[in-house]
Amino acid sequence: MIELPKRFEFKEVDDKWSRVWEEKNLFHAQLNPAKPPYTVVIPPPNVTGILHMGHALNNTLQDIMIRYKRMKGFETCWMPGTDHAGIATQNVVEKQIAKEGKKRQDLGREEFLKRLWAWKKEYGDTIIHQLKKLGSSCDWPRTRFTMDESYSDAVKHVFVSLYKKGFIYRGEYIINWCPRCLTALSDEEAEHRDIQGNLYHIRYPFKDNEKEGVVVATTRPETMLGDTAVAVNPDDERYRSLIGKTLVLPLINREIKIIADAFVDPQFGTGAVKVTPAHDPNDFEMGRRHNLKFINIMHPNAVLNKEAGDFEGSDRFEAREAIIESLREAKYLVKIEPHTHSVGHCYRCHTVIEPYLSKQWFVKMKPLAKPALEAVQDGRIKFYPERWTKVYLNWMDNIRDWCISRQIWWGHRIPVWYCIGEGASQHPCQEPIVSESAPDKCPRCGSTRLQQDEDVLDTWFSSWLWPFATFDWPQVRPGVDDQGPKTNDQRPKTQDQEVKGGKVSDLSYFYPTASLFTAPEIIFFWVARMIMAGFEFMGDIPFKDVYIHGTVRDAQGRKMSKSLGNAIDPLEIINEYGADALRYSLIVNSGQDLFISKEKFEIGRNFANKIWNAARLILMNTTKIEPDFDLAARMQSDGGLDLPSRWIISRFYTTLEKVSQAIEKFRFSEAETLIHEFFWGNFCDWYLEMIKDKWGDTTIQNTAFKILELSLKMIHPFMPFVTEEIFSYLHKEKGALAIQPWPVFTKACVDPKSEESMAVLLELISAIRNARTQWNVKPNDKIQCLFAAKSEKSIDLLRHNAAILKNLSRIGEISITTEFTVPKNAATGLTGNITYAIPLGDLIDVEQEKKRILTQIEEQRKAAESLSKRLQNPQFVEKAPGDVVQKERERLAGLEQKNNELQQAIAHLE
RNA sequence: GGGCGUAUAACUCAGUUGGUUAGAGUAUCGCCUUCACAUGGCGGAAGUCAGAGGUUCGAGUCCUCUUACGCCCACCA
Repeated sequence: MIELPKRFEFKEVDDKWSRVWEEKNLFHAQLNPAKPPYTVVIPPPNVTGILHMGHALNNTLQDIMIRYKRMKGFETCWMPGTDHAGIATQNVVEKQIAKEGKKRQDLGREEFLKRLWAWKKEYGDTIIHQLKKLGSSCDWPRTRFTMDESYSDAVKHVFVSLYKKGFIYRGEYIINWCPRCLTALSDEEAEHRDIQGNLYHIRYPFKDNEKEGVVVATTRPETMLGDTAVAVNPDDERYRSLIGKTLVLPLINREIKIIADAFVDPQFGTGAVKVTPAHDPNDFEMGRRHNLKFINIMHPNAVLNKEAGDFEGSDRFEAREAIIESLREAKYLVKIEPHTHSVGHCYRCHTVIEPYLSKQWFVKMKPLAKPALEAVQDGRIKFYPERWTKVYLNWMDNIRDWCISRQIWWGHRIPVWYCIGEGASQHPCQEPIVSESAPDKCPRCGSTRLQQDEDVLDTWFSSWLWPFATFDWPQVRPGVDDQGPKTNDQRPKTQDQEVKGGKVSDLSYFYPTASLFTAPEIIFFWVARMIMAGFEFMGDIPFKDVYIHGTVRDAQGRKMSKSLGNAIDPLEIINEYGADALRYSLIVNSGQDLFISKEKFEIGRNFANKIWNAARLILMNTTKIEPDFDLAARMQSDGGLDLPSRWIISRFYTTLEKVSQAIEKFRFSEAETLIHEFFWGNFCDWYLEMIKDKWGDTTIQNTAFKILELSLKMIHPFMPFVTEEIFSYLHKEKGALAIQPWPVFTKACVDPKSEESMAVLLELISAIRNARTQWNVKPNDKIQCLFAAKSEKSIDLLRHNAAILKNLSRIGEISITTEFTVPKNAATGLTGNITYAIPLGDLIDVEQEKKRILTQIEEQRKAAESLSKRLQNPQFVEKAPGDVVQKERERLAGLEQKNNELQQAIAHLE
């Protein structure tokens, strides 16, 4: 007998168990060749700030799977860690120092990076702390960061290796450039806003006919100074004959050709486009396709350079006015029409972004994509839900080269050096020196004056190595330092199996990982690239399953974000409702995108409290717990258990099996619904109610206790804290629930007959309860129950257990005599339908009751009519499967039976 | 513009290969606290499964179209 508090006090419990789990180091995976591994790598949260609801969802999903697999007997390794998130983190720190009135240039590279590392320390630690509060059972000693020294080695190694293979090259590229901040911006940093601008129509004259020409339309007329072609759609009848003709660029008098390119939309503007390869991303692509000249007309500060002729020295917007004026005077300006279009602005200073030509590093993606594409096509890697496969394949089919250089300071510095020694510009020293470690001198001219590339690598260029760089690749290389990566069945089975290098490495043991849990928006950025890296560097898939979860939104459907102010902080929920409540509520809502408001977390809080109180009831009433109480044995011995006990045991195992399957199929919300239905709807609402006055029976005690224990195991992956706490009261000696084995599905404990009979009985009880409130049945009134059951066996069971009804006085508050009427041909009876036929006692409202029954009769009649119609249809009988037809026949018979009963009832009322 | 998705009770959503009278939670409305839990119990009401066609003996489920909404990618010369 143990007394527990009335409510689940989650605050102390949450803290206690996250501490205990960590102290006991329960989640640290050992290299254990006797066990199959199950590995998950965390999508490393950005160290930009604290965790949001999306993280809470993402990590809860992973934790459910990991805890489940751990209990299932796998050697589970959930690799935690954080991502340096180059641009994003640099931005937050730049904002921070901006408050001190400084720019990063004021601090200098070294000092600025110190600030970033300080930031990383603070927020990285906070993130890990938050993960622990959430209950995440990560392998904490393995925690990694994408800029750890060994991880950086992996990044450099990869760069050099790809460069040597010819997969990395340096090329020209159009980037977003802020002429005020003098820095490149990523696409994400370019804020696009609709601007009321103008569309300027300008005539470019033919070389051989100054009077005629082609009219082009542009929003940025100043860029015309850099035009090197005019493009039209090859199928455009208006221009087809002009393709290949030469035009003269006004003001500059450069001769340019008319080219044909499918990119041009004949519907837009005049259908002819001026092509400025150095100042527009599309024109850049066209320029490449058609081998056009790239003429840069601006200085980095957007002041026109010498290519601009007379306009040299003026700012881009002044130049626009001046150029329009000149064109107008020279009669080349045809018209100006207002035009709204989207223009990128610098997210910091809101200056209009200039597309600017610059040198960047690229990865050739086509050769890397091939095996990654095939792996998904042939099912070696599966997406859940499956539809994301299409999204992935669609992108991989249209993959483009990856620009990996970034003009920022926070990140992995590009491992490339340039010789700036004497005469470097003249001789081949211009070739970059690509090396994992800093070279002492130029290998070509011997000069020691070398300079490292200023840029850093894209964040994803480190994240794409996450599944194996976290396991110390390339210090440990598969097949070189050990036996190499193994598929599950090839992995060494025993500890002392001889392998090359003397031992099995973590990398070989844990790689490939099992599943990846992530958000849809990074399928391209991250998932696809990890698959490519997996094949390129490990020769194998990085994971087998990819589970894509929904986006967390607020009640209005907006993405949760700090700037919108609609974000709900997971920690706030944990403090107010508990971590279990947060976890449960998030997952139960997680079918697709989640629409979250605070009240939704009450579901989880209430459920945790319900579990707590069920345990409280059981612990208050159990006195003689038999450690060897064996449910399966009891189920098999006849008469060992009463119907409700048989039923609840069977319900548990049925649910267990469904829950296991749901988890395996990544159907987490379904698993929670099943658990809720079983534990609350079956166990608490019925079983515990029924046995309330039978605690003296030790078999009942032990059954309730055992079902509670089993349920705790089943619920643990979803709600680890409350289950762990209760388990510690149940079994002091067994240790943490987190490492208990998952209940074994026992067929002997599944008893469909009992479930069937109980379903009938439950309806019967409901009917009696109903009768009590509706008809004011008095104690000792006699109620006759007419019902039909599927088989004689279940009828026997019912009759045998009819006594239960008498013991339900708490519910019915009446003493009940039951009379069962069994239909002559039981096989044609209807399972699970009960009708109370002869209520005795005073009716509250005869008319109302009559109406109710008449409505029922009408409904029944309609149903029976359509059913008999269907059964009379020869095509149905012929084509439908036999069991369907049989079922329908039984249904009809049941309906008729029920109809009779209702008729009787109404007759009785009159 | 390309790709993907969603539409089921007042709200949030289940509904797995087509086959009982379409389910749950919340909210609402009754009735109920000595007896684990009011973060609770019992019961009621609440649905033209977005609309229109089609396939089928049979459609919430499959196909086509329409409407509305959402996401991702590209683009706005």
